Amino acid sequence: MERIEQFLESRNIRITAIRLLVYKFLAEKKVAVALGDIENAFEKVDRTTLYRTVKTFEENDIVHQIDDGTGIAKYALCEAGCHCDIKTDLHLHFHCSHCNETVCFTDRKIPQIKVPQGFVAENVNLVVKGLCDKCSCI
Amino acid sequence: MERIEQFLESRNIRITAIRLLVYKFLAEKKVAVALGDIENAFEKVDRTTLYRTVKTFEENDIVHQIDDGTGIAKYALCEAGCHCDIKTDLHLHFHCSHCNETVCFTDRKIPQIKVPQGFVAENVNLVVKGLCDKCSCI
DNA sequence: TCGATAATGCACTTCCGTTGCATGTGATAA
DNA sequence: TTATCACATGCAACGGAAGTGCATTATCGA
Repeated sequence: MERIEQFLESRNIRITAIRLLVYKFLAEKKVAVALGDIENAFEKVDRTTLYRTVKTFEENDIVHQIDDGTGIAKYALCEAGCHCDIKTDLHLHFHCSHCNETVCFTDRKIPQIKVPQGFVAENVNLVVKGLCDKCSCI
Repeated sequence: MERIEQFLESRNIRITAIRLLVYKFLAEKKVAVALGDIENAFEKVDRTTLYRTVKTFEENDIVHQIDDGTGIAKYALCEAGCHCDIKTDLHLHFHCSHCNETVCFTDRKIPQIKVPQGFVAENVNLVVKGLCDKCSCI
């Protein structure tokens, strides 16, 4: 827990109980979580607070937002050294249509995409949908 | 207009004035449109009717839905012969963060994606964000 | 300890997607 | 032609999620 405190302080984020708990929650989850998941985990805490907590994390490159096509934004902790930079930190996400979980494949980089003349690519989002390893063998 | 009628009839879709107009609207647009865009174009027509019109088109493989990461579903006419099949009809989309338009790059197929053992890929969504040809030279 | 600044909680709004139900319209069969 | 039926349309309303304004509370620094 102290490591988390140090980490947040290094990002100039004020330490609060909620922020520590939310960070811990995200760190323990292996998959990307929606705001609703966090709300369910902390029922006593106001929605808005959790919303703003995650937003603060996002603004400081602690989490990155994932659009997995469900229409609900999900969040996952960035890897160490991640600055959510377009060129280096892109990876693809996998959304399981059965259990509805979204995981990051941080080791699978997105292949270079060529766009037509005149277009400027700044960001790439690649989501593969299907069955995850847990659901595919059912 | 008669060609549109024939086309819709061939898909077993009953011809109505609204459906013809919506189809025409989609055909004239070079970019993917949101339901809100259609609503603005046909202010006299009820939201729900337009919603269900597009849904009917989607169910009959006349349009395909695009998730460009804005959180708002967009729609574009399928190409001739498109059945929105996972294996053959995938293409990438480009979302311009300046003019907010989304275009289909139907000629750019998505490269083969490898997923870890145990995962089953059924669908791929790839959206490139950046500046389109119109906005990049401003 | 005090004051400034930021975090939290509450109420509220907006937007989009979606559904239920009543009404209108167009095709079909008697 | 008329009766009937299926489907299209319009209206109202709901629900989820994102977002905002403001009052209150907590935290940090002087």
